[in-house]
Amino acid sequence: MNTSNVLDFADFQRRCGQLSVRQACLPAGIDPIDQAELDRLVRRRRRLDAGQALYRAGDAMSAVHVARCGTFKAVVPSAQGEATVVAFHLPGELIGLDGLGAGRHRCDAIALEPADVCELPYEALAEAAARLPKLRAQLHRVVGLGIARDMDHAALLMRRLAHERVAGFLDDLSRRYCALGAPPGGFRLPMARDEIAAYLGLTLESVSRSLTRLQEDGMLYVRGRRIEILDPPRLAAVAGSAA
Amino acid sequence: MNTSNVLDFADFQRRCGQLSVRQACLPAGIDPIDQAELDRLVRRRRRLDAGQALYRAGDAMSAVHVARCGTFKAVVPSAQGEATVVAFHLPGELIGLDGLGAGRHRCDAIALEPADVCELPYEALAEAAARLPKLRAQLHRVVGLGIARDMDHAALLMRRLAHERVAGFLDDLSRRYCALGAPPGGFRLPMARDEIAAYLGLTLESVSRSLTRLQEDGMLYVRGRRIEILDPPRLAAVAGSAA
DNA sequence: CGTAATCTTGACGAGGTTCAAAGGACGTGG
DNA sequence: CCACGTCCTTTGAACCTCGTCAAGATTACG
Repeated sequence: MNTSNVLDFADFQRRCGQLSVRQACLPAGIDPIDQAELDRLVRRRRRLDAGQALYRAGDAMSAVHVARCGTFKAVVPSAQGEATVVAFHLPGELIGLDGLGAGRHRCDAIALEPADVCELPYEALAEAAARLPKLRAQLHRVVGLGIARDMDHAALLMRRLAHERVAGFLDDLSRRYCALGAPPGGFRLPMARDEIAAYLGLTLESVSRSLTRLQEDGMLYVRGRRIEILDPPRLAAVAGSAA
Repeated sequence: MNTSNVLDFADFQRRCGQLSVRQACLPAGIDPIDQAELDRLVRRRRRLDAGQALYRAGDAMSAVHVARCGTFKAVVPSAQGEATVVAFHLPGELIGLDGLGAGRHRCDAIALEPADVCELPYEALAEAAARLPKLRAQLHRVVGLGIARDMDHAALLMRRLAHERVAGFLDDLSRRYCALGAPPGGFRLPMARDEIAAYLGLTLESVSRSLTRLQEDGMLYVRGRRIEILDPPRLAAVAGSAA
């Protein structure tokens, strides 16, 4: 297996290199004039190492972030030490909307890999959105998609067997990687088993067993963090309904 | 038991009668000038019977709704008939944000009681929000709170025992009723056991058993849909952590 | 190359679902 | 106003999935 973390990161950088902010930050459909406006908003780029926090719960929400490369997890820190992962953010996806309500973040955003992040100052973004209807619509769309994703996540957690949750998780991840322009069929998980477990409401053992089972059923090939999806329709079927 | 459905509804109407749109629709903190603007946006009021749908999954999201009275459930209709409830909307809470992403609703909104709903045309609202910074901030806040609620819901579903989920559900409901100005300590559940179960990722039997257990432990009084919370701190403790 | 972290696999037990039936609440019609 | 039927809720018992505890295999990294 010669697909190490470092190689993957280099791959990300190569792919990210040709992405302007407009493509990376707010997927498709923005007016060219608005794009220039949006590009001007980007305050700075931050580089983060794996494990570093982009922000912590309680921090004031002064900006919205978008990773150009690197994956993030959004973690609600529990008093009892048992943290729950409420979201994974792939490159190009908006990070930090969880602070909208109170003006303070409700969860930690932690990089799973070395990451490169752009910062969009919140007030400036809101002001720009007020002036530019297209941008506003786009922002609403992105926020709405985030809400929809949370709903799907909640639905995935309920009334679903362990292997169905894992199937749903992989199906979702796979689609998001495709949307990012990654080659379909296979990818490398940026997160550990226990982080998947914390996201799906399971234990790491159950996640591991589910992966093994899905592999035995012939729809996956699993080796460590490397995932090959051999039968996407069947995976989606297991994810979507009682199978 | 003289607190029938009809009486409860009358009670709601009485309380709603003195609420202007500004209070009912977007909790506190809007500029008086903006309030007038907001009041003008309200297109019409719809009356719905129990079980009637305000909208269905797939409908175009042309407006955002707020119930003046009556409770709603947001249901993601599953292909397999096993629908999951992703949210309950009490009077005064925003309904219909689930369509933001695709412009189409992702779930059914169904009245649990006879309901009275105001409609805020989406485009007009967005346009007004663009012009009025205070209203905009308020809208963002409401949306953010909705996102936060979904996160809490997701967290509640994971890694929590049945009676802890039920405790969390009742604690949340109780607080929301208080925020609405209802008398603290007790209320009548507008939804059936199986709807609670679909919301918490349990079966109706488990919900029933959990209620019985919480009652036996002395922190609740349960009789059918009537709930009296005898020991709020302990209920919150059970809800919040591993107890 | 060796150590530490991550992942897999096994056995057992607790909590939840399923299947089944009885007990109440509510609304309708007499 | 009471009786009846339907729906909702509660309770019981057996089965099953998943969590827990514990060891072993694999991978990652200095």
